[in-house]
Amino acid sequence: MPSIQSPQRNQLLAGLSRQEADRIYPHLKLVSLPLGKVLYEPGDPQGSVYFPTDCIVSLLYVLEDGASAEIAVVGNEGLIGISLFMGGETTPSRAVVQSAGHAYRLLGPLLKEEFYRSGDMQLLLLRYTQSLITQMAQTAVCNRHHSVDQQLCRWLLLSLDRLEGNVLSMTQELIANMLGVRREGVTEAAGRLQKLGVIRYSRGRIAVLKREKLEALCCECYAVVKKETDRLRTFSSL
Amino acid sequence: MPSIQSPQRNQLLAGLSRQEADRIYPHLKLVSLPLGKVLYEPGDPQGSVYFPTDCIVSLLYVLEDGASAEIAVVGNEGLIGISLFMGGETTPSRAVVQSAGHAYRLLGPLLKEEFYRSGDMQLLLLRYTQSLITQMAQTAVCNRHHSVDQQLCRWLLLSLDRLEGNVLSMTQELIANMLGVRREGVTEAAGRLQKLGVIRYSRGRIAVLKREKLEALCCECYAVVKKETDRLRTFSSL
DNA sequence: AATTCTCTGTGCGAAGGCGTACATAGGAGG
DNA sequence: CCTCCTATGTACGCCTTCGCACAGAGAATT
Repeated sequence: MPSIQSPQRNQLLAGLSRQEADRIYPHLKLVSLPLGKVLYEPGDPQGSVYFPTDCIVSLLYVLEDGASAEIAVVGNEGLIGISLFMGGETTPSRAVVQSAGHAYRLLGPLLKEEFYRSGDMQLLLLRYTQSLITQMAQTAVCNRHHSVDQQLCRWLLLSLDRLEGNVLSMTQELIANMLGVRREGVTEAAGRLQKLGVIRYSRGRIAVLKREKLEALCCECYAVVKKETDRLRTFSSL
Repeated sequence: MPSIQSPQRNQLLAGLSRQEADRIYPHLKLVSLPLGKVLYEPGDPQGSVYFPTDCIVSLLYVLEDGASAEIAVVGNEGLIGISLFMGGETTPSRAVVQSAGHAYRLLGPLLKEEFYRSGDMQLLLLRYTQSLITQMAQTAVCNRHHSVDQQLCRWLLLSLDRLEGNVLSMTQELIANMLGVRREGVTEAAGRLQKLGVIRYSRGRIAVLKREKLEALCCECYAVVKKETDRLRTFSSL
């Protein structure tokens, strides 16, 4: 669990040129992010960005009546705080740590300075932002058309891709908040998956036993996002 | 209806500096966009971008089984084809003209060249992209939590903001495709709105009579997006 | 060992949306 | 005028999800 940390464990930081890395790495600060930690609230000026290494962060939207829904999920393939370089400085959503771990923090001004050098960093960040857009779009469609069962599968797979091992630490209550459904709905869907032998869980520990089956039960949304994310990550820089 | 066209009618083009406008405007080509025209299909290399002046374009996602859902809507406040400067070149969604009108087309390489000069154009485009992200996120949440009635209100308001006058040319069938619901659901919701005297429609013509009431009936999603879009548009460029 | 708290399972009725089928109504064209 | 086509209105049963209530079961605390 307390594996060795290095900026290279974040795919964006790992993708920088030698020169950029030399400029940026000295300013990175490793931070430990516990479950539930809020990186920013809606409207907060985002002073820093976070590059996850082994944690997962949810971008969550909370409605006036308290209902919530996950917009997107970010792991070591991305960063938290895109509104800094996108120019808006804030966003209407909230960023919450969904799986504890670590991230490298970089102060906003330093990120912006590097971004506006228009080098690899800019290309990487913009392309990552596009993959985030894809994920959000797919979430919208999935919310509209697919069942809780399917969405649970999608969510498990997205989380699994961002963790080592096959175990998620997550109560059904929290998953329900992410998906924006009732806790009981998650209980029932998870019960069905367990009956099929796809997962096994108890009190906040979910072990995925048959990943292939999970993918088969899932709607197309997971595959679409995964494929597009991979494409954008490995896209040759022109 | 056939009002005078000018690049200035698009808010992004209007926001360029004198110097940038001098470089870009000569390369703009005015095109007429009929209802239903597809600007790009999922995966299409996007050779050009479109700056709408008096048309509305929907970003639509179509599932394998044919079901669809609107991700976002673009009028003269934005442009179609962000994946060009975001670096992905393609997206998994489709862009369809939802309300006929005009747009200025700009070839991809020219847009990229201007974008990578890191001037006003870049700031404007990135900030617009962030407002698009906000809209997509809100759509996801709205799909999850709000009724068809509320979503219809949201959709009408979003469209109204991007048109002159108070009349939409749109069959209930098309609206249903955008919202990703049944046509009958739209019929019923629209019937209720009509009974309240908020709208009046017949055979593809929807007249909004009481906009304030429409806003009152709508979920918070419209206001959130509107406010954020305005904020990002008028944000001083640092 | 007893108690308390958290997490999970289950069982209702209610509501919204879906799929289907069919009925009406306004326009266009012969 | 009549016909055809498209757009809209209505009805009905079904299914999913919701909201609520409560029961068990595991873990932590005392």
